[in-house]
Order: sequence, then C-alpha cells, then structure tokens
Amino acid sequence: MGVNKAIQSIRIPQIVEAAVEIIAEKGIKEATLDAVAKKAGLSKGGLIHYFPTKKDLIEAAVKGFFARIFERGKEIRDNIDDPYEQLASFTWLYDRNDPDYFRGYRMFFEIMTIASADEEYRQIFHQWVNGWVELLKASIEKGVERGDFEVENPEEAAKTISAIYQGVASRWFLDPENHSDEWARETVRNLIKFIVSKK
Amino acid sequence: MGVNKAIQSIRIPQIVEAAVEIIAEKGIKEATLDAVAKKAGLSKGGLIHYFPTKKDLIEAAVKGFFARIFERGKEIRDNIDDPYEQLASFTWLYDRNDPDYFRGYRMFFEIMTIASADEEYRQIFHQWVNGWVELLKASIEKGVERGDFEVENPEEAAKTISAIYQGVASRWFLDPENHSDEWARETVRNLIKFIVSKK
DNA sequence: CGGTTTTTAAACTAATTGGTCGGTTTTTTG
DNA sequence: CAAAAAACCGACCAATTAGTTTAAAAACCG
Repeated sequence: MGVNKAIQSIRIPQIVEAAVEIIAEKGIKEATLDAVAKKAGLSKGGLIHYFPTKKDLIEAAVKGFFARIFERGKEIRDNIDDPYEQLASFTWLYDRNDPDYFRGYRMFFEIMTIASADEEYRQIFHQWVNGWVELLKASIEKGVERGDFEVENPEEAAKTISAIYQGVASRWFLDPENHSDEWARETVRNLIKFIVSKK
Repeated sequence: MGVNKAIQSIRIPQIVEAAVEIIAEKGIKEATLDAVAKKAGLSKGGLIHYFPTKKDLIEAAVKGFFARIFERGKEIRDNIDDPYEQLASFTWLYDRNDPDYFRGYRMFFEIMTIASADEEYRQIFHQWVNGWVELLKASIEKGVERGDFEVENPEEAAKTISAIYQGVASRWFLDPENHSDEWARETVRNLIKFIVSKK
C-alpha cells in the first residue's frame, strides 16, 4: 500500500536538481523553499512532502552534486590509459563552457564555507577529498608499477596533487582576469610532472 | 558642533573588529546588526550611526580584515633576507594556534563564496590576490638577481606559488584529520623549491 | 549654567521565510 | 468499486531581522 516508487524516482531527482540550481543562483541561505518548489514545478507543500526540512533538502542537493561530479571525473579518467594523463585528466574542471561550470563552482564554495564552521559538513568534505585522493593514488601506483614514476609515498603525492587542483581552481574561477584556462591547465600539468617524476 | 574625530577613531575599528568576530562566528548572512552592536558595546542605533547599512558594515569588515592579514604577511616576510625563505615565510598561515586562525579562515571562505557570485567582491578578491602575487614576485626577482633562482617568468611563478598556498590552506583547514601542519608546510616548501630551482 | 547639537537606546515597522495544517485530488489495493 | 493511503496545494503562523523613529542622555559651547 502506499508509496508510489515511480513518481518518487522522478520527483526526487527533479527537486534535487532544482535545489542545486537555486543554491548556485542565490546561495544556500537565500535559497528559499518557495523558489526551489517553483523551479521543480510543485508547491511548497509538495516539496515538504519529499523533504520535511530545508536541512534535508540541502543535504540531498550537496550529496547529489558531489556524487555527480565525482562520477564524471572517474569516468573521464577511466577512459585514459597513461597514468600521467590520468593524473592530468581532471583539467576538464578548468573549462568555462562546461554546463556545470557556474553551478559546480558555486556549490563548491558554498559547501566549503559551511564546512568551515559545521562538523557534519566537514565530514562530507572529508569524504569528498578522500574520494579524489584515492582516485589519484591509484593512478600514481599504476605509474610506479610501470616504472614511469618515482614516488616514495603515493598517498602523500595524491594529497598534494589534489590540493594543487583546488588551489588552481579557486584562482581560475574567482580571478579569471589573471588566470586563464591555459594557465590553469599548464600549471597543474607541470606540477604533477614534478611530483611523480624520477629524481 | 560636529563630528567628534577622537571617538570615531576608536568606535570604527571597534565596530569593525566586532563585525569580523561575529562574521567568523555565524557567517555573513547570519551576522545580525544586533549581535555586532552588542559585541562592539553599543546599541543598534549607535552602530547604524557609523554604518548606515549592513552592506557598508560588511564591506568595512572585509577590507579591514584583508588589510590586516596582508600587513602581517608583509611584515614577517620583510624580516627575512633569504629569497627562498621569504617565499616560504607565509607558512605562518598554517598554524592552528594563531589567534587569527579560526576567524581568518572563516572570513576567507565567506569572502570567496560571496565573490563567486558578486562582481564587486570579485574585484576585492582580485586585488587581494594581486597583492600577494606582487609580494611573491619581488622575492622571486630578488632570488634571480642573486643567482639563487632560475625563473623565466617571475609573475607566472608567483601566481603559481600563491595558488599552491591557497590549495594547501583549504585542505589543511577543512580536513585537518588528513592534513597536518607539517604536511602543509613541507608541501609548500617543496613545491616552491621546484618552481624557483635551476633546471 | 543654559541652551544647542550629537549620540545613544529601545521600541517599532515591514518584509521575509521555514514550517504547519486542513483540505483536495490522485493512486493503490483489497 | 470503495476505502485507505499518498501526493499535492496554498493559506496561515511565528520567528527573525534590516532599518526607522522617537525620546532621552551626553557632550559641547558661549
């Protein structure tokens, strides 16, 4: 009796998508339930039916967003064979024409800011970072096995590369005037090469 | 008649300081005028007398904060002679016991998030980045002159080092579980060494 | 001191918004 | 088909808060 799985499997992604959109537009605090409901094509009452509180809604949006970006990264990497090119494959993040460009960075900054003061979100961020580090580590280990790389501690190297991606991303997004796509991509590629290269 | 300069020169820094404190605590959106007024030791009416709108108050807090951190960085660097040590001197940012530790990072994330959607704040961020890049560039040029470094384009190198500082800082602050002070400092030092070293 | 101006406090206003609630429509199920 | 459950709606409530107003207090000056 009861739950209509078919409609839920449509409504929930629909609402989450709308929430991501509104958050990117206005920020988390200013993202109102009315706005999300409207964007998702239902009423506030309807929205509340699926996500009883704003907190639930935001959490779903954050996690859904993270999962999607992570999947994209993984897929792109998995289509590449060369370990160095795998490590450099995340430069798709530095593309101002990507459909996720604005939404993605806005979400990311919002989440970081919340995480800077909220333990629960810090955990979510921690898991996100861990995911990327694992991905990078696997490529480094592959390169070491092949004899292409020389890396003492793949985990440390992966953390460093991941942090570089983030630092370059912040500058590239927030100060486009001085940080071109080229700059972002070349900077990351050079630093990765240094980190994994034979001494 | 008229403006009492003496009291203004006390009140304004007092209010700005209180605003930074409250923003770090609650975030910009949740920083209420009442809370700032209370922390600064006057009433909301008094606060409004000095800063007619919340926007004015926040802007003063942001600029005041940026100026203070920048001054600290400059002063520490200027007490060092060796160009490489100058470049590495900003690792004081990776100190969890620093009195500005929590406030500083919180402010920084808040500002970045606003800048990600607001042209005016993007300009402020741009100037901030420029300031650091200039500082770093000067040290690089000094090293090149001395014959310690080999750098084709000091400006580019400075931008890269600056971005690395930021990426490492984000990870170090948001995911302390996996990113120790040691890690942050050593990572930055190694990467700087690579960037300026003779090939 | 007396009067004038500046500064402060606190009550108030208007707008926003998360969440509630009573009810209606739609779907499922026995 | 009927009854029960789920999905959905939108008016309403209560809390919050930026900014205004008003009146008292403090500072200043001749």
